[in-house]
Amino acid sequence: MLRLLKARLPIRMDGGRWRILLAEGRTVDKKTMVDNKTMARLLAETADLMEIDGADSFRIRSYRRAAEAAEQTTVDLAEAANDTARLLAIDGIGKGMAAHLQSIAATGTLPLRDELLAKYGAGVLELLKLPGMGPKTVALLWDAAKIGTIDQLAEAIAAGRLKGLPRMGDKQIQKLQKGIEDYRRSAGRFRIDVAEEEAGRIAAYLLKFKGIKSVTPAGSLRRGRETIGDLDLLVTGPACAPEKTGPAVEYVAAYPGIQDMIAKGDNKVSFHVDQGLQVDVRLLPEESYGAALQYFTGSKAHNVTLRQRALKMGYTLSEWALARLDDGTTVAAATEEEIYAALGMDWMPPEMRENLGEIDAAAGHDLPRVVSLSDIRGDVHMHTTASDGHNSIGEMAEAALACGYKYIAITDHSKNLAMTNGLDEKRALEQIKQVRAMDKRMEGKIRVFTGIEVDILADGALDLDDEVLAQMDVVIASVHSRFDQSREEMTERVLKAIENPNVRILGHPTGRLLLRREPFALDLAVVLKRAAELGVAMEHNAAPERLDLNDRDLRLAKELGCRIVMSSDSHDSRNLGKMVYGAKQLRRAWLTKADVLNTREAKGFLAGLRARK
DNA sequence: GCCGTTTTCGGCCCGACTGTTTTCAGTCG
Repeated sequence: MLRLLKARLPIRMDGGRWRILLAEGRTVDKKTMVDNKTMARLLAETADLMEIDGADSFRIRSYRRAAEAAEQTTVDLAEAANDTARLLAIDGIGKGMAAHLQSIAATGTLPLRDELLAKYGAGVLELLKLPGMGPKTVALLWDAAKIGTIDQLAEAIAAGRLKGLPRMGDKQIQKLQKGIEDYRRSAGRFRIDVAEEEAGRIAAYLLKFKGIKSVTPAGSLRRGRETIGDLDLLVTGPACAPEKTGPAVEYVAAYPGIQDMIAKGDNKVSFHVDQGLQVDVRLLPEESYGAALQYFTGSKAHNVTLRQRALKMGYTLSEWALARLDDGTTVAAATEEEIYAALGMDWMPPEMRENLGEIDAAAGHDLPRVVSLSDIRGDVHMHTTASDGHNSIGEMAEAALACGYKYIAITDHSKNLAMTNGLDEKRALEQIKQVRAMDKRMEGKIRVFTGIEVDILADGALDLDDEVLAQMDVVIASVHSRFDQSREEMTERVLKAIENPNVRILGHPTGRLLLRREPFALDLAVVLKRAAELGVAMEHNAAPERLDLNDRDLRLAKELGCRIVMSSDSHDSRNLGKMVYGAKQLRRAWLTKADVLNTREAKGFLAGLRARK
């Protein structure tokens, strides 16, 4: 936004909302540019800058909290900006933060942030991302040597100008140099399935050591996040008893996949493996394994709130134990269940631990029974050799049967996707006959439904005739082309498509999985609301490389009463079982069986699909 | 700057590791 302003784009007031005039004369809501994520980023950056500036740490914390709140809320902050009461209703947003949010919504920027940026420059924010580099060191480098960017730091190191500064020994300087190299090479997160594979390899190695009994991945991997920053592995067994960890630590440090060692202590070994994934292996005595598992699973926000609760009850919670404040005696430590129980709470799945109300719910014994993979009865989006799949209808049915599904729907592409050999009306009708025959041949072991994934054309029409669509059990409408449309045009297009009574499922509702292209922008809240009214379900494509909806999208869908259909969109029979990551996401969004359409038996699923008003 | 069964002031999560120290500050998760 700032950049746009600097580029002197013509801006005008239009219907009470700022709009930017594009070159072609088309206008775009400024709202589309200041989304919640941007709000969160601006607040978090302000917190970073305040820290460098040496501001009050509690004040800084409230900026961080507000940033988290902005990231997680389902309220569209830019839209709610003129309603102060709505902003104040969000936990962590008070009078000051509400004013900041309003300032961002109106101007795209935050005066305090601008002020600090003018003082230190934007480069300090990047400096903070270097490992071992915190606000105090950034402030030191700035005060002592006017270093404000990564490039300037690299230059200063090369020129030997860091020597002699406080806390800047040879090792520290080397560490910074290496950090710069790593940062320049790759700064990123890893997909959950990639991290999980690596965790499996390391666990297999560790379990060969006598005295290591179990290895549990914790952190964001256990919480089922889409991407993982680093890998936390908790290890326990007799070899992890206090003061006896030496041999086990040495064994961990000898893992052949280690690229370079970051740290090695009595109960922690950190290193990088291939592609720069950081792994933290922690060795813990069995008696405190539950406390450690709880602690390292997080999230941070969940843990902070949990510890506050512990304090109020006269306890203190650490990675070693839940203990009494007065005499330090252990109350619970060996299992997570014991710890949560001692705090008056029910145990909850790791996916729910994001401090989004689960603590209160667990304390009130009121946790929703969230959906799990075993609740999913069928998979209703898959392709066969008729379009761009690799297997026949029969092979897909057999593979689904092996996965334990009770039904599938065959949904090949329609004719508009010529490159996939999409079906025209004639071939679609022919395939219906084949699918019905296969359904009969399976003798009720698994139901095989007819279906198609039609393309939503630029004007919102579908690319197959309604008479053909009317004969399908499942019609998924997806956007596959024309990404140059504006937010309004894209929203209109999808709205029109789901008005078609034949459409049962909206596929790829955010365009997020359409790889190598920008996800398309549409007003998801508007679309979801209409879909809920119409009884159209929204697809959540669940393979890890293409998770369709993010957590916020899913929460929004639940809030607006729009049902979800989880699917694999398999093009290969081997991928039919890959809904495990999608299921984790559904749990993260607190979805129950009632929110997910394909948790029902075949008849209930079909009835649900047809429940259109 | 936020928040309140400790409510309009005075709190606000905790321990390990590292490197530079000679008792500890800073960073990280």
